[in-house]
Amino acid sequence: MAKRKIDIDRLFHAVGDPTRRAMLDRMSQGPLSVSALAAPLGITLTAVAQHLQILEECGLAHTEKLGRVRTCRIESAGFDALEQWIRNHRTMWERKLDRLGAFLEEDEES
Amino acid sequence: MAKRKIDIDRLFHAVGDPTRRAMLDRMSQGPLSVSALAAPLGITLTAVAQHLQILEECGLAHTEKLGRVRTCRIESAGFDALEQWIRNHRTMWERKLDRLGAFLEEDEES
DNA sequence: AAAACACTGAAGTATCCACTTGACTATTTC
DNA sequence: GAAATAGTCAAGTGGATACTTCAGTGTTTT
Repeated sequence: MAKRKIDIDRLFHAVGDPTRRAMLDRMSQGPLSVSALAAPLGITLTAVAQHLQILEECGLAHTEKLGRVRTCRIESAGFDALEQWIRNHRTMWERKLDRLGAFLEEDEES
Repeated sequence: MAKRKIDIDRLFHAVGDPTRRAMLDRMSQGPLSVSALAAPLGITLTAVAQHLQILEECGLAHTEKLGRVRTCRIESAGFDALEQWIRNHRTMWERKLDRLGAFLEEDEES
């Protein structure tokens, strides 16, 4: 339970950063090397590597090193968890609205 | 276009904070006053008010002051935009996977 | 009218985190 | 084997931001 909370915490923090979202953007077009990923971002390789680690830690990306080049691709697990959270909150809230609606209708009838 | 980007930026930044997510949690159970919202968080009223402003600015919450009490409720717009972003990225990525699958199948046949 | 209540605003602090530099390792290419 | 390439590690810096305090405003209650 505590672990799950830490995960969702990391996840939202991860997508909260515009640079990391830009990286996800590019990765969703297909796998890339770290340098290719860094090229259009205007920041150092080191910075990109740091972002990558964050994305990996919360299941938004997966990387693999082969020879001297590390290939980066997007991963579904993180996106699943994000969508789940949003869905949960929306449905909770909509259910409440439905109940309110029902209550108001009842009220009108009486 | 620039405006939309700023919005999604603010949105993800907003839900990136655990305190704000806790606030959304409680609000999704029904409308609350600022003090009621603050009570279980162990932070000052001021801090909660600051978080509220952020949530309002990106369409995740809506507040209204009546007399001396401000009532806070969750709002759908923000959640819609978040889900949209996730959906877009997932589908982009899945399409790519499909194409890869098709390519691999072709390759096997030849 | 006084006291209690529910916030609001301005200003400061302290922590976090994105990013840098510079030195290093491991793999290719020539 | 020297040079170029692709990435890694450790440590430091600057700026953002979550939070605080404290002094106010407007609204109920008594």
